[in-house]
Amino acid sequence: MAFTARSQETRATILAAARRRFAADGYERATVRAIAADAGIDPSMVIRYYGSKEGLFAAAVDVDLRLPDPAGLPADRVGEVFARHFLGLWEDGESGEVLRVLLRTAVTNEGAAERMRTIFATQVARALGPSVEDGPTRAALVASQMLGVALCRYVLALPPLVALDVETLVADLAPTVQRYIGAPLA
Amino acid sequence: MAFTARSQETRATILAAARRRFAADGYERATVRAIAADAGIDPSMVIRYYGSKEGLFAAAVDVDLRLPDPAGLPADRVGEVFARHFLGLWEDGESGEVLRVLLRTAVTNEGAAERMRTIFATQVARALGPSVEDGPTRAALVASQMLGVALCRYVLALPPLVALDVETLVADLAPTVQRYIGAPLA
DNA sequence: CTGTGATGCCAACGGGCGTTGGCCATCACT
DNA sequence: AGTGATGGCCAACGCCCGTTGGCATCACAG
Repeated sequence: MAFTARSQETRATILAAARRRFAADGYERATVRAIAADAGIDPSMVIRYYGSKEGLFAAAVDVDLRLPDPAGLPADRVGEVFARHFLGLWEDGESGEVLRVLLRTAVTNEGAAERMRTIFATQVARALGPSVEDGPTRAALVASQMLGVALCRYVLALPPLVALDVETLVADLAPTVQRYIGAPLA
Repeated sequence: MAFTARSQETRATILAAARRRFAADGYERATVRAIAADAGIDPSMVIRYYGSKEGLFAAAVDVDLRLPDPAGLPADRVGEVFARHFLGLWEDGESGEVLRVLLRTAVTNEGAAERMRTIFATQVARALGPSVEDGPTRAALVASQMLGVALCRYVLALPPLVALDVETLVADLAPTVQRYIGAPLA
């Protein structure tokens, strides 16, 4: 049950392979056997280290959006900064992989959906600040736009969205986010 | 190989059960056996009538967005009309179910992703009209927002979005869609 | 009334899955 | 040098999957 340097290394190898497979195939189609093969070890080791496929998944999905604090920003720039930050997360190798895992899985797995719900509800709503009126609604609208782009660009790979470079996309999305954060709602 | 009235009836029963299961569980977790059980017939009949699980899926997913022609609308109302139309599709029992199937599956299945890509690329882009500058990009931006809401409201069930009634949501989304359709892009 | 084809069920197949238990190698520590 | 724990693999289990072939049954055309 103890952990040596050697075991920690293969644990990490397994986790990296799991993230890649989960991100690429989704929870159901990613098999323990394939993950183990990618990691170059035996499937039984995966179970030994993580207890079960679900345990492995839980370990593979651990995400912190690290949203910036809007208090320190010019009020009319918050939308732009948020849009850029979200896209940056998805563009980044490691956190992008985790987010892909989460999105792919949340769509067919209630547990992952619940995790996604709390992540966006708490982290985004908190970032907007507790003082804001209609905070949860605004956070959800922001989430709908940012998850929508993520879905279309990184999962469905809609060509026109894939073709845009990040800064152009930021410029197109920023006003939307800005409006959801600040403008009066219906 | 011929078709009688009786067989057409069970074919339809199977298809309805398949749509329900696919919509609820996604492609991988919806089993032919479960669909057959829901339809009250033998799993082998499903294969007999639709050839394979994939064939059944293809038959279950046949969607026409029926997008309105913006030519006959006041230019400053197009965003609102589109937003309402999309939400209406998702709120509708039958087409909503089909769209849920498509979204749930497209996230982990390349074939369904391709279908979704063509649907949104062609149908939305065509609705915007061929004359519009940056048509595909605008269509993709609209898709990103509308699929994002669909994801958050109908699949992930983010509470603040579920709580909003349709017309409020339309009012919140309309300016976004309007801007993606008409305003100058970055 | 008879026979022929479609309709449906049953049982089974081969294969892949997650998971388990047992066995060998290795390495740290006395 | 000996010994025990730990790392790793192998083989197998039980389960559920999609799919197939064969047999009963029913409807209806002659």
